[in-house]
Amino acid sequence: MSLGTGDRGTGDDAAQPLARPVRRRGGRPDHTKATISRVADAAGVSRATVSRVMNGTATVAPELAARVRAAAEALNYEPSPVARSLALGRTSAVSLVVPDLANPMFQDVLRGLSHAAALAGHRLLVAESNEIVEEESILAIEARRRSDGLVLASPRVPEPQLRALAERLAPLVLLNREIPGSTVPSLSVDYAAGIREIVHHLLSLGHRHLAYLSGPGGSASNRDRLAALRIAAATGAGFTLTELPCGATFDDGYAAARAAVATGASAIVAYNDMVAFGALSGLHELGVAVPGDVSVTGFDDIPFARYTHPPLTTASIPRNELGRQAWGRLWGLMNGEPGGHNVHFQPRLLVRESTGPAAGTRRVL
Amino acid sequence: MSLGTGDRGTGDDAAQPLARPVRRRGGRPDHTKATISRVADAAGVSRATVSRVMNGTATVAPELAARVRAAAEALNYEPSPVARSLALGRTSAVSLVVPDLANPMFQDVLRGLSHAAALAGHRLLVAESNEIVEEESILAIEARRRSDGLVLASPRVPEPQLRALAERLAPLVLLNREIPGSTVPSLSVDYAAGIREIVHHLLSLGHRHLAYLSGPGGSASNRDRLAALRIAAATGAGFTLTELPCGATFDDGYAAARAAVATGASAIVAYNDMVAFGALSGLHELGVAVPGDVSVTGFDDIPFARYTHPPLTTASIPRNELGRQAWGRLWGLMNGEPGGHNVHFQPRLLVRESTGPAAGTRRVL
DNA sequence: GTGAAAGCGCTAACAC
DNA sequence: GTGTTAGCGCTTTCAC
Repeated sequence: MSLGTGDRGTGDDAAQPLARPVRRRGGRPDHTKATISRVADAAGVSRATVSRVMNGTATVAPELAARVRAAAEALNYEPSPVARSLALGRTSAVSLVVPDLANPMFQDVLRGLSHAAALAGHRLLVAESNEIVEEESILAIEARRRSDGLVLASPRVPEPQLRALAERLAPLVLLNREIPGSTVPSLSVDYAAGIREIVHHLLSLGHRHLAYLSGPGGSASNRDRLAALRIAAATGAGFTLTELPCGATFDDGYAAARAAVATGASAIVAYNDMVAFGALSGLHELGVAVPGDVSVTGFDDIPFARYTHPPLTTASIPRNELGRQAWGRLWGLMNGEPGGHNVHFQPRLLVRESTGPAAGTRRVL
Repeated sequence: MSLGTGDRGTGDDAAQPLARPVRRRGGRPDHTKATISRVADAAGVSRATVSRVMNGTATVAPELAARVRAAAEALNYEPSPVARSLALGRTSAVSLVVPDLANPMFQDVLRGLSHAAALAGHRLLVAESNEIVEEESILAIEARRRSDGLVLASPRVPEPQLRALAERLAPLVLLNREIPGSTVPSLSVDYAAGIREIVHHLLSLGHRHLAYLSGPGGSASNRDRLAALRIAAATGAGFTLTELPCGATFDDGYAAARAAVATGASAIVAYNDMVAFGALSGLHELGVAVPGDVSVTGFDDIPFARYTHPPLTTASIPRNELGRQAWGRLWGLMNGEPGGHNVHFQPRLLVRESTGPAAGTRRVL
């Protein structure tokens, strides 16, 4: 057996003259790298036996096994994941495609997913679409091909495309997006419910006029929040809603503070925590007391929310948990389980000190 | 030619009776998936031609190329990255191994690296060691095997092991860690320089007694900062240093505020921004004015540093840039370039409003 | 310009 | 229990 060179194709011996020089075809030559063949040669066994030892499959005579292990050790042999993947038809990796890695939401999802996948011996491939819709599909397909399953977070692709895409991507788990009538599992945050909680809280404090500092135009979650507010306002809950275009950053909130006060609203509902912080800061400079003069709420419960002055009343969302559960679903799909029911994570209202009774109102109850 | 079934090994026909039933070996059966063979069959060309068309290699007769493309389109064909990787000996992916994905530092590095790699058509594999030293080596080796290069961030492994590991991991780029005398490129943050800047700033404000709120025991970066402080203090810079054990979180800083004040120091140097925030909060409650009674500095310039009350004087570090440059180095190595010189990123002092003249001191100049 | 076939490193069905 | 060998899906040399 030729030393160290791949020794397959011996079945051709009958058809091909043995004199035919052994040449390496395809791929670049690599000199000394430890392969299963080398280990097999070194241990004086077949590749199959090495494979069996490395994987603990079947039983190998203790003596042989020891020899194999020794050879592997000596050569610093580590099976090639790529070759295994090809042979096995699975990669032991999953992918995550997100629109924006700078978003704390996705960072936490990444963390939760990575951790959960690692516990199950799987690696994580990440791809960022940078909010570019065309990129998204391409990336998703490619990432999926490199792995055994995909978690697609807040995809921006229009529904028809997404629907078509979903087939090619299975096993697939969707985050913050659903495909009506499809079996693709989806985990999302129920932003509307969070808003309702906030509104309820504010109403119970006697507030009857709310100003909403609206998020970025394209944001789906802003749409959800806004819709929930409008419905609540229109539904006879008994409050007036003033919408103020704002944004998603501290500076946006800061800049909107004056206008918010000018609405005469007794409570400001910010698109997210950052906006709320900005507003808090702006209000402070304007000499408006929080929550004495006006109450402020955020959304997300980012780590800093509890450290502002005053600490921010906000709605927390289980970002990490989203990643963790995404893994659970994906793993299920990968093992042939059905998609199961979609879930809507309910934000939890965290009442801190940025909200209080409406001015001139004695708290009911 | 059998329709759709792999058609290789026909060279065996001479040796094997044709009657031998075609059976699939190895791997699980997959039914209808688009492979290069299927496309070749559909287009009535060889696999080689399909490959050439898909890769734009060599020139293929326009007519054939069109047929191939049509077939590929019709079958929704997408070449298998795994198979390509095996054949080409490269994966078009790189890996990042970090101790802790919850750390903003590593999140930003991840972001920078992912982005830069993506621009060059490479994917990113992430692995988290969870600060477990043994995991680190294993993870690194495995991650490296799945990709073409590795970025190892702040590895915790002892140097001898790291040195040995480095060979097996090449191409490798180290972050915040160097291997003396080795050619493995390393990019790090010069924490000591940041501290020196802070000290210099404080001294120029007339502070002569600094209290250091020390970071976690095991932290290498805390070691660097502390060492820099001690050297400065011992070096005749003319100030007294009091070290206070603290930690890395807001709560740690908060809890340490009283003790810090008790030292009589006119300035508090916090291990990082979070600790500084906590201290700020604690001082506020104690009725200590910042910077009127005591000055406070942070380290890191996390996004919130500019939004505290007062805005925090701190040292900013180019976290994103670290990831971006890591890609640059890695890419260089992957293309046979030498490692190049290590670089120490110098933190930049950001003077904001949490520092001011020492009490009873008129600012010089 | 195009096809045949070897090879990338590994797994697993089969035969002994 | 162990070796032989086909096959995973692709690339690339070589010959035509």
